[in-house]
Amino acid sequence: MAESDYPKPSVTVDITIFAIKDNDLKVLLIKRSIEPFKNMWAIPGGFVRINESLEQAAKRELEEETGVKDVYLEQLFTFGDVERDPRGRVITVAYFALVNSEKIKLEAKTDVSEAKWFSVSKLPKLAFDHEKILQYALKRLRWKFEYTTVAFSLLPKKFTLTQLQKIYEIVFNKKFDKRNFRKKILSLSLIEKTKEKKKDVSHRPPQLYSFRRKIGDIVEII
Amino acid sequence: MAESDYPKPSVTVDITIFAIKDNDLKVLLIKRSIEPFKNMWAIPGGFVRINESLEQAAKRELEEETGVKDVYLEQLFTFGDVERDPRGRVITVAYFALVNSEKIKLEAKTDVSEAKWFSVSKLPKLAFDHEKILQYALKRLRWKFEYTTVAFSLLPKKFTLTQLQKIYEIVFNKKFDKRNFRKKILSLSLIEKTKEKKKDVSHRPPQLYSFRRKIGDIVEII
DNA sequence: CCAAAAGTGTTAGTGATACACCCATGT
DNA sequence: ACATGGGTGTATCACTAACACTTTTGG
Repeated sequence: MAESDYPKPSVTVDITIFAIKDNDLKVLLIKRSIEPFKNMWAIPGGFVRINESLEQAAKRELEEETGVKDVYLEQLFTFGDVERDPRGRVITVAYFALVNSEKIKLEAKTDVSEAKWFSVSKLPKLAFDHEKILQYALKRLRWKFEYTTVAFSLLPKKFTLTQLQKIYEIVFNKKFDKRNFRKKILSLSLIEKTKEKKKDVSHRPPQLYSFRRKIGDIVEII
Repeated sequence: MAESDYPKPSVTVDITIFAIKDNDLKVLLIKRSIEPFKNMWAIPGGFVRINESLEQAAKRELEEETGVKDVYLEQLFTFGDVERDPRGRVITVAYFALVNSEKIKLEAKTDVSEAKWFSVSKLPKLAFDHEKILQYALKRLRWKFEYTTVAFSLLPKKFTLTQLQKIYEIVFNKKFDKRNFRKKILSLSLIEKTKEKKKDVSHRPPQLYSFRRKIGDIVEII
């Protein structure tokens, strides 16, 4: 296992960035300004620098695109088919991120012509093998919502059970029974009542809850 | 996103190869014959060639090490910390494989000084970050046994329920209740009785079952 | 007839689902 | 007073877990 004398592939990271906006699950895409796939939409990404880890590269790209740090970020899969990039051998390590839509200020420093949020139910045709990457990310995202506490990373410190339920309904694109949902969540002992209720609502003021752990802590609940 | 002008990292694949042998879960390790980590044990692996996909690279390495094809192989995770290899920047795409111990003929063409099966409960100190990779592989392997039908890929076409149960007991390193295990397995409708019973056993001859799907078909049973 | 593993059922507890009405506030 | 979402309990069903004895063969 001596150092390789063969030509090396290039390595990129691509990040599927999800957010919940306008009661919908969105994904951030950029419009390519150069060939190949000029003017097509693509998942944001870029080359891994020689002195940064994969996760650092993903975080850097993410911050360049959305201006946010401290979001949920997870490695997804590495795509390395020989023909996946017409320019040559490019292996891409795919990540997915979940950002809090309130914190995003789009296009901080992007060098791309356009960046836009798309509903996952109305996606354009994508460059490279990005359609495959995105579908894979979506599947994993749903898995994470089902079996971990990622959902809480999208909520403010104090939140109502209805806010939480809304997020699940958007991600899974289906309605849940209010009573059963609450029973389930409360039985996990992950959250606790605060002493406050939400004010200035034109109906019965809902109880505010808080997550019992550090924000950003993701726990398996399998 | 033009072609990178920066120095490129090297890309390797490492494969954690599991097998059940001697009523124990084993993993194949090789003894390094050169620096760095000379004489330490390591997970087998090697450089990805410019004209082969990641999975092809993993299969090639696997066959070089064990002589087997057609085994269960799955991508695990990509490890890319800057300092993980003292020789320079090396990103490794980790895979795990599960081979049928009957089919293995060790060291087909390996260029390494020694290859050996280790019980997962008695592992030596490992080179690089391979301890981390191996523990990750083990966790995923158990997950796969719990939620998919990988176990069947280790059995002959016709097998007894006790054989199946043994495999689970070895992988999870714990005993299961015979009646509950059988009830559970049979309720999944994954296997069916054959017309045969196992012969030449010095006790009541057990029923032989067969998997209802193509061999190597892995199904989620979540 | 003895040793060895195969085969088989019941009960209790736990978690999931389906379902409808009253409550507290703002306007 | 009305509109709006908040909040709550019960019954059924499916799945899990604990547990012990009889059966069939070879030697």
